[in-house]
Amino acid sequence: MPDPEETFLAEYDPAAFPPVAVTVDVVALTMREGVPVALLIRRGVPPFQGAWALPGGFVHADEDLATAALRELGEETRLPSDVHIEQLGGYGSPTRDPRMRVVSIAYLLLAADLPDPRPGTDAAEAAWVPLRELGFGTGGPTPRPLAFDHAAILADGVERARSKLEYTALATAFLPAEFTMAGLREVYEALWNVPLHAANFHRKVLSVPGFVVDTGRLTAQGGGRGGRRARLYRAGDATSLHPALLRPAGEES
Amino acid sequence: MPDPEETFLAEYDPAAFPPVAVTVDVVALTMREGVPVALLIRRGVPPFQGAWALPGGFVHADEDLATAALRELGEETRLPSDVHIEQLGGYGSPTRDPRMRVVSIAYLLLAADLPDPRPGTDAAEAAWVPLRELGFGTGGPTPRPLAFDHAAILADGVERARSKLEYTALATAFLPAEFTMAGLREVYEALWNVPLHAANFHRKVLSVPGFVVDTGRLTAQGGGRGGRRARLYRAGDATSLHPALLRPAGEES
DNA sequence: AAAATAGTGTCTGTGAGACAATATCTT
DNA sequence: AAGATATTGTCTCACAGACACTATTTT
Repeated sequence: MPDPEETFLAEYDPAAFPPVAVTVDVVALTMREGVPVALLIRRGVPPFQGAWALPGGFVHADEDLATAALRELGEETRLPSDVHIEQLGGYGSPTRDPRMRVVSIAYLLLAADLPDPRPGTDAAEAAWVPLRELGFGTGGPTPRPLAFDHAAILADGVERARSKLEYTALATAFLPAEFTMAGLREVYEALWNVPLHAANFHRKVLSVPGFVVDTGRLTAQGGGRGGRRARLYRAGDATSLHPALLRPAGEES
Repeated sequence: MPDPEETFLAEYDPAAFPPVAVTVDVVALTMREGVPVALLIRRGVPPFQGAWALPGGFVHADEDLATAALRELGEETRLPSDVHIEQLGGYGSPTRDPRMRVVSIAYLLLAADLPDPRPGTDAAEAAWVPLRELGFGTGGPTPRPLAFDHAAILADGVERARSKLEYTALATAFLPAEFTMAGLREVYEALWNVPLHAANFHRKVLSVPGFVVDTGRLTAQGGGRGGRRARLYRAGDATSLHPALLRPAGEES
């Protein structure tokens, strides 16, 4: 057995390991005009120049992974103070990047009302793209191909968001600080792609302790096409929902 | 804007990125003598020499991440053909490894009746350690500290397994091909650390389509302390459970 | 007034949990 | 026979979904 200290030094040599780079990629979702959208950029540099891709980039030295994800996304859009961010996982197929071995840690970010994006470094264009145009939701055009394995990462992110709506209070992350029951229901309907029974949804949400808190105030105006003024709620303390709001058993898309 | 090809070549240079290594770490869980156990190794080399840690190691060039996880675990124990493996996520705090920047992709592995482990490379010892001794479950001694951030990874793995028991057929991954209802219930009780009502559990499991399949045969002998012979089941086709088997609402540990 | 949206009441079917009872098995 | 385990029966409560109805606002 070699001297431990010697082994330590041998392992400390960075060149002893296969060259690999670590990146972060971000699935950023928000609601715009009632439809769920994802932030995509059009790549301005090879590889996949001209293709659409998730925002992301290389992790800096001594930088936390989640910090890197927020930094990269901040290059494309102005982030509000309260965003939800969680890790999706690591993507490390040896062939996912033609340049070299790149392991990417993907993050899911949810926020309300993000502004129009600006193209950051290496990006020719940046845009909020409705999920419907990306192959999620019913119908819609044939989804555009994405660079690298970003289509799989995006699919994982959307599915994560969809399933966490069931058992966590995550839906409020899509909404501004104060929202109506109809607004909350729209998030569920748009992401799950199913119509929900308004009356039952209303009662079910109120039955979950800590999901929403009644502000006591009402919207200034009724609906655009008539209708009663709606009560305003804000997010409650609960992070997990008991009982859960399960997706209807039937089919989706 | 520089020539695209030139940029491509510049980005292709591995030395342009901060040196970083990618490892895999494995939370391997199984049931031994009715108690859930995790595989730990005692490190034979610095850093953290002598400390207990999760099995794992550096990802080889051109090797898939999950493949690396199985290879590293195969150094410590003989893996059967049918194991469940899923990714837990990436762990990349800049300070998690004192040697250099190391991003680790953690995997959760579940299997039935794994044999006694053998210490692999760099390991002084390898052992199945009851989760109870690692701070999970009620009571138990003060858990031993683990190397790196492995305590957090282990906790994430255990919690993942616990919560996936609720809505997936994952519990069967802990059991041999044929098992009894009591064996299945033991998995739930041991991991959730709660007593379950045997009669209700029985009926609930059978009510979930595709969870288990009746083989028509019975155990050779009744229970060690008397009792009727139990029916043998095998895992069904279902991967997700409808309806789910929810954890009792009360407290656990 | 008519239409649209918000919110409440009520009924029914399903499933979870409690408890009881029956069926086998070992000692 | 006694005790232990397996399995089935039954009752009750909570909740999801369906439907009907009331309340309030815009056009």
